[in-house]
Formats: sequence, structure tokens, C-alpha cells
Amino acid sequence: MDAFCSPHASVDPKQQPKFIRKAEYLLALIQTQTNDALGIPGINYASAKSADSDISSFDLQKGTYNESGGTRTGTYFANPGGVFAQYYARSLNDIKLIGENEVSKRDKLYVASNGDGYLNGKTLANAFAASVGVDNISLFLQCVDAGVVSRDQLSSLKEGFRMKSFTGAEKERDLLIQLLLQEDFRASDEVTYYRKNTLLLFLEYIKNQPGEDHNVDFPKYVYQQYLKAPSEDPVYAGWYAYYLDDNYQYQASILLKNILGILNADPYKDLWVDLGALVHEMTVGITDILSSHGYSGTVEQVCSLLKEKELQWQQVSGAYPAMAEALLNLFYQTTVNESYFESIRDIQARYFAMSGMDDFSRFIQLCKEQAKWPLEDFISAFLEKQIIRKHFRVAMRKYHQTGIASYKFLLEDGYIRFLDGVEATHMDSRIDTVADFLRELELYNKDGLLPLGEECLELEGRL
DNA sequence: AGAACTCAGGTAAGGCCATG
DNA sequence: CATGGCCTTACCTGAGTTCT
Repeated sequence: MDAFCSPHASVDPKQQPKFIRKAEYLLALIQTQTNDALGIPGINYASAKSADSDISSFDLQKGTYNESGGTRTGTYFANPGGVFAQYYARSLNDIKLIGENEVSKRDKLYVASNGDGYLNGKTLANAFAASVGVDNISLFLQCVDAGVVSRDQLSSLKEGFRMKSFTGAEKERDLLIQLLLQEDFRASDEVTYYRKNTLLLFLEYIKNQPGEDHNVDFPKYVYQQYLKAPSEDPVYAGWYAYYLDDNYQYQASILLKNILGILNADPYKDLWVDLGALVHEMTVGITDILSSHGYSGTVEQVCSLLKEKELQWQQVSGAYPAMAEALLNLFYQTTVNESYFESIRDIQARYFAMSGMDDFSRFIQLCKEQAKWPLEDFISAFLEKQIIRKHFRVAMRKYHQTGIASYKFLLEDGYIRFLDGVEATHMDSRIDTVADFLRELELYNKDGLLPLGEECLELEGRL
């Protein structure tokens, strides 16, 4: 952005995506010269071009816009604004590295931010420029301007644009660490450090898992810590609530997936099925399995049975065992976390209010309200209202808004009919991405915390 | 109401690795 | 070496939200 804005400050913002796309494509071409190009956007397209020995120099215009001027097909990346607009711009704006200058009502120009108390984009851009080197920067910009790059030029550019290492770029690395640990950009008057505290919590997690597989679930770790010592800290509490909610969404998706599986198999395949009868049949199938494991009676009674013993996990196959296990998991989590109900609800209201998602605190509330219900009544009502009708309601709302149908089944006049399949997958906190970033910054490695990581914890009084 | 925007999960290709 | 299942990576679709 800094390179684009300084010499081109008065340029029509419509030109900016063209600059961005050429620069991104050029960067991908440069990475084809290295043998460590994993994670570089557009690398497949760039590699294919690079492998074509008939090409002696690369046309950046051709790689970024197809013959009809579109970007969707035949270019390095489909999104018109490039990787920058699709993945990075919103986040960079949130952390104040870039801003948007409104040129006209419709057109905005991305600019590197300049001052205002946060680490700003210009400072970081300058450190990056120093890491890459003046000669490489000017050659890079020269190629983008000319719209063409030769194999020789790519080969000399690869020395400067090393995407995976901060060796020789310590200033830039230290600024990035500073960036991660600075105050959150404020949406309100309250000063917060949720990002910093999450990152420090992650480093503590690494520190406390010496020699273990660092891909072990971070949210689960925080959840377990919270159960040992409940904390008012919104970062602890937030990840605790996140974990519970994630689990709820996962178990609910297992229920939906299996309902769809039952609908899509004999004897219901391609038929309209009486919803009430179907729900009854599924409930019988599930409660038979639960009672064979000793879980029966009222909701209250099942929950207190779970209080007695640790939930035993087994490999299960078949729709009803999977559904029974999913429901048992939710009852178990309810039992374990019930005493924190008020604080979970408070966390949801304060920090996740915008998500608009069904959350686990509602499930706990259902269990409280329907504590005296027989288990089969609770399960029937839950499957019908919270799983089946819930999906239909959401799909219908989307259809009203957009005209795009996403129904997995049809529901009419008390009858249900399968339409399409869906798989149960984990929601994901994307903590892996955070982990990669902290590792690249040399805060830790596979053996554990590194001196820089120790230093971060020490500076923040976490040792 | 419809366009525009944002992002998370889906998908497929390709690499890795165990097995025989 | 061949086979095939599993995992990771690169890219894109389309769900859901917000703007006009």
C-alpha cells in the first residue's frame, strides 16, 4: 500500500486493484524460484507458468486479467481485489495498519495508516522495505509498472523477498511482535487487550505442554483450566464459552447429519415422511440405547447420573448410537458447567452478542426449564424444534433475503422429505494460523518456548 | 429489495506413509 | 515397487450480514 500510495497518491482508486493483483502475482512468481513456496497464494498458477519453458518473460497483465477483462477464470486468483481484498484488508483495517481514504462516495483507496497511537502501517512498511532492500523494492515496483518480468529478474528478486524467515529482518519481526501485543483497537471507550492476552495464554499453553503435541486443542486447554479455577478474566472466560459453544454446534451437527442420513435411506428415501412419526421413531431408537447404558428417567435424573461418573467415550457406529452419544455429551456438559450458567450467559451477551448463533447457554436453560420432563419428551422436542425446524427456519430466512435455497429437506404440512446431504464438521477457532504466526516470529518452536517467547511472558508479568 | 461484502467450510490435487 | 488411505494445501463457493 505504501509503495502504491506514495508515487500514485492521486491515482484513480479503480487502478489500485490492478496494482495489487500484479504485485501479488509477481510475488507468487518470485516464490516459484524457491523450494519453499507453501502457503503462497497463486502459487499453483505461477508454478504452471514458470514450468512452461517457452515463456522467457512473464506478462503480469495476462496473469491477472483474462481476455474479457474478468478475474474469475484463467488468472492467478479469482477475487477481483486479489488476496488482499478477499483475506487481508478487513483485518488490516481492524488493527489500524491500513485505512481507507474515501475518494468519492463509491470509491475508496486503501492507504497505509500513519500515526494515532498504534503501530502504524507506514512504520511497518518501512521496516519491511529495509528487510527486502532498496534495490529489490525498486526492481519489484519497476516490474509491476512495466507489467512484465524476466526469469533473470525473478531470480534476483528471490534474495530479497524471503517470505518464511525473519533472519536479517529482526527490526520488522520485533515490530510485528509489538503489533500483536499492543492495545486492541477500540470499538468502545473501554481499553482492552483481548488479542494480547489470548496470545500470551497460547504461549503459556505451549509452556505448560512441554514435549507434547502442540496441535492439542487450545480452546480445550483453556476450558479445562477454567474448570479448575474459574476466572473473571474475559479472555479465559471467552475461550471457555467458545469451547462449550463449539462443542454444542458440533454435537448439534451430528444430530442433523444423522437425521438426514435416516431420511435418505430406506424406507424413507424419496418419500414424504410424517414428521411426528419420524421424530417418535428416532426418539425410541435413541432412548433405547441410552437406557441400555443406564440412562433413563427425567432430564434431571439423567444429569445427576452423569455427575457420578466421568463420561466414557466409545467408538460408536450407526445413527442412533451416534445421536445418543451426542445428546449424552450435551447433558454431560450441562451437568459439569451448570454452576457457571450465569457467567456463560453473561459472556455470550457481552462478547458474542453479534454472532446470532444458537448457544450452549440456551441448552442449559432448556434443561433447567424441562428438568422434570421424561427424557424421551425432552429429546423429541429438542430434535423437532432445535434441530429440524431450526434448520428450516434459517434456510427459509435466507431464501427470503436472497432467493438462494439451502434447504437440506422440505417441510410441508407436517411432512418432511430429504433434499441434499451435509457432513458434520468441527467449527474451528483457526488457532493453528495464530500458532504458525507465533512460531515464524520465533516465539516458540517444536521443542517449546524460545527466549523471545519467555521474554514476552516476563515483560507482561506472566512468569 | 437487491447489491455488495466478508469469511468459513468445502473440494480436489498432490504428497506422505504404511502395507504387502 | 504398487496400492490405497490419510492428511495438508491452495483455491473458491455460497451462507449470512450489512449497506444502499
